This record gives sequence, structure tokens and C-alpha cells, in this order.
Amino acid sequence: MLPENTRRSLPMALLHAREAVMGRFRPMLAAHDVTEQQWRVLRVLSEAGPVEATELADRASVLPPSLTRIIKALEGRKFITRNKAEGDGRRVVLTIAPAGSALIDALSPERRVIYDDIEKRFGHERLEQLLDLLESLIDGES
Amino acid sequence: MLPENTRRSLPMALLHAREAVMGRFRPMLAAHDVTEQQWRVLRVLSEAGPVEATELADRASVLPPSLTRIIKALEGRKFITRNKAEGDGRRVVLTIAPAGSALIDALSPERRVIYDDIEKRFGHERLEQLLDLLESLIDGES
DNA sequence: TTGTTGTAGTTAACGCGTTAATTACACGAC
DNA sequence: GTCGTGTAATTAACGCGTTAACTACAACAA
Repeated sequence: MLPENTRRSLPMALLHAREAVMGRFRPMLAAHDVTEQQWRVLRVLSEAGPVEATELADRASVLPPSLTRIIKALEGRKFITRNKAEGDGRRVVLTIAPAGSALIDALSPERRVIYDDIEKRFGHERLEQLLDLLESLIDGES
Repeated sequence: MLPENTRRSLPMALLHAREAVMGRFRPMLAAHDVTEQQWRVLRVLSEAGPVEATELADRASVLPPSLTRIIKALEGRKFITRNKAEGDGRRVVLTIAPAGSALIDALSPERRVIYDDIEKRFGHERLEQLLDLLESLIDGES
């Protein structure tokens, strides 16, 4: 059965939901001149340590061409460092730099406030339920 | 509380879920050289009749600058027509053209198959539940 | 060593998202 | 009428998503 209106269309609903949530985080990121994708890359590097580009792209949910651009931008601002892997001249290893760690630390409190507010307004139980459904949808379709 | 891993991060989960779902529709749209956003615009025009640009952008969930580009592309392919509103030289009225309607009709069966498959795999009950949660999240945050 | 195949990363081209600035027009105050 | 304000749409600038093509290197076979 086709969705009879856009509110009940799954792609639309997912789009709007994401817009609504990101609308809360965007001002914070913009204030520090970091894009959403750059922020995801920094977080992965912060949490997972030095990582090769392919794994980084995968974990940050960024496509390889985008990652190339993001690396260039973050390296230019000294947020990360980029080195060739020993033993394999094709691979590239990315590492977070002090300035990058500092940015993560600076934004974490604000992130927590926003996330807590969303959880409070939406309800802890329902948030867990939503995350479960999304996880299941992702696993089922991918 | 901050999400401890990206799978339980709401923005990430919404992103992945949307990617997973759109991955099913994308080949269909690509085969007809229509982008996802162009398709949304066409659907709105098909369902709602002649509409002014602002309302169209709103209903198709497209920002005004994007709509300008989309209109240009769709008009170039004779999928829609673009006219100034009578009585107000600023407003623009968009109307679907025969070629546009034909595309909608041509793709609808395939859309239905894909949507049904998703619903079958994910479960009707859970899909409704997911849509309810998303709708609530959207209303709560926007 | 040379050639083939495969993989990691980059580049290119095009479209959309986002924000800000700008143009064109409407409307009311004066 | 003209000026100022507000609104609709467009344009501009930059970054990312997407696909395809390309480069550089590795691995292996002959």
C-alpha cells in the first residue's frame, strides 16, 4: 500500500525527524565552524584512536569522496593529522590532534544538554523504543 | 546522557535508516533520471494541483533555493510549467505537465512494490509504530 | 621481471542543503 | 505620488551525497 500522505511516508518521516533533531545541534556546530560530517569524523577519531581512512569513512557514515574533502579541511585546521600506513603505501592513517581533542571537549557539555533535553521531552522509554525500531529497520534493509 | 555508541545515537540512527530505505528507491529514480527531490516536487504537484512556490517548497520539504534549481530542471524537461500569479508579480505558480503526470504514472507500480516489500519485511504493526514515534518526535522538536 | 588483477584513495561532475545577500514586487504611511 | 517596510523568489558561496572514472600501490602468477 502506498502512503496516502507525506506525513505517513517513511522516507519523508525519517527526513523530517532528522531535520528536527539536527536543528537542535546545528547552531552549536555552526558556532564552531564545524560541519555535521566533520564533527562525526572528529568524534570517531576521538573515540577510536588512529584509524585508516576506509574504516573511518565507514564508522563516520561518510562516503570516501566526502572523507577526502573533510580530511583536507580538518588537516588544514590542525584538528587531525594524516600519515601513510607503514607497509602499505595505499592506506592512510588519521589521528586526532590536540586542537581536535580540545574542540571535542569544548562541545561535549553542550551536546549533553541538548541530548538530555530531547530525551526529556520525548521520553526515555519511547526514545529507546524508537532506536530499537530504527536499528531493526536498518538491519533489515541493508 | 550522551549516546555511548553511534548506533544508539538518534541523529545517526535516523540517517542510517533513511539511507537504508532510500537505497531501495534510488535505483528506480535514477533509471528515470529524476532526483529524489525532483520526485517529491512532482508528487506534490500531481496530488495537490497548481501550487505557489512557497507552498510547494514546504510540502515537498525542499528549501527555496533548491526549489528554484529543481523548477529549472523540471521545466526544461517539460515536466512542469511555471507562471506568474495573477495579481502578485512576486509569486510563481507551478503546474504539472502531461509529461510529468506520465512519469508519475509510470513509476507508481514500482513504488508500490518497493513500499510493500519494506512493509512486509519490517511488519505492518511496527511500521505504524515507527511512523507514530517519528511523527511525535517531529512535532515535539519543531 | 613483467603483466594481471585487486584494493585504497582521490578526483571529477552534478545536484541538493544551508546560510546570507540580493532582486522584484506589494503594501501602507506620509 | 514617494518612501520605507515586508515578502517572494532568486542568486551566490560553500560543503556534502552520489556515481563514475582515475591514480597509486599491493599481491600474485608466469
